[in-house]
Amino acid sequence: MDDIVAQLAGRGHRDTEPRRLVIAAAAAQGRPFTAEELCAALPCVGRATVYRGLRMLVDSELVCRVLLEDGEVRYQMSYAGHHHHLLCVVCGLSTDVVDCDVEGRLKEAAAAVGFLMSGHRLEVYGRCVGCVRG
Amino acid sequence: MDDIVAQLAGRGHRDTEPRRLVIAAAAAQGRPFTAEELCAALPCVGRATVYRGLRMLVDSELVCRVLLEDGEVRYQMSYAGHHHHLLCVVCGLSTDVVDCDVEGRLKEAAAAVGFLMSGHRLEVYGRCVGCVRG
DNA sequence: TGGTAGCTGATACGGAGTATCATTTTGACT
DNA sequence: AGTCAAAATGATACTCCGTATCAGCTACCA
Repeated sequence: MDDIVAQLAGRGHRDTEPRRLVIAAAAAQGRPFTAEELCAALPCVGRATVYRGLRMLVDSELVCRVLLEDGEVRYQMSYAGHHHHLLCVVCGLSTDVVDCDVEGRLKEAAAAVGFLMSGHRLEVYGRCVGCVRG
Repeated sequence: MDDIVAQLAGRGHRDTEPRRLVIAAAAAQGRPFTAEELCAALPCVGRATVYRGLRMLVDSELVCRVLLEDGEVRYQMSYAGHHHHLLCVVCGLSTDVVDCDVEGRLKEAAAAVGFLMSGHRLEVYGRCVGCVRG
């Protein structure tokens, strides 16, 4: 937590009570959450403040947007860098996948048609260990 | 066009004037478009009708949702089946990539952590041939 | 201990898409 | 052709997610 606050301070963001509450609530979520869920979890923090805090965390790559199969957007505390998500369609759990070995393949495939790839977004859907067993 | 109408008829959708206008307008777009752009292009068709027609086309996999790098959602007439997009961040052009050779790799990588993959979504961003040349 | 830049939260606003519903149209069946 | 139920239309109102506004408050540095 203090790490995060320090990191935000490095970007000129102040250490405030409501902001810490937002960060703590985001970190407390076990799976991808919506902004409104965060608001509900923090009735004593203004909605605008929750959204601002969330945006700040996204901008700082401490939280990332997770895209569900139906297009719904959720958020999750995540690895700060390029990664993908294994999203369980049963329980909603998200697991980060840090080593992205599709990068090279994609670049090649894109280059083959003259496309200069600069980035990509990948979400993987399926069933997590627990839900496959259960 | 008649193909599309016939395909929709197979799903119990009728052949109407406004619907044909929506389909024609969608097909006329050279690059991913927003629903509102379609509405603007069809001032004599009701907004609700445009949205309904668009949704119908998406459900029938004749149009697919394209996700821009900043999260914006656009639509495009597209290959009806699994495919990905090469999205040019300069001119906005989208090119379908039909042969998805990452499928196998992803499945393997997911299985390695006990995740049973059922689907995935991939968007590739960069510069198209024309925009690389400048 | 100021001063100021940044923050807060209530509220209003904006864009994207959907629900409602009275009216109209379609297409299948006489 | 004529009938009719099911489907479609379009004006409007609504929901949802997120952002802008702005007066008052607060953290942080000199």
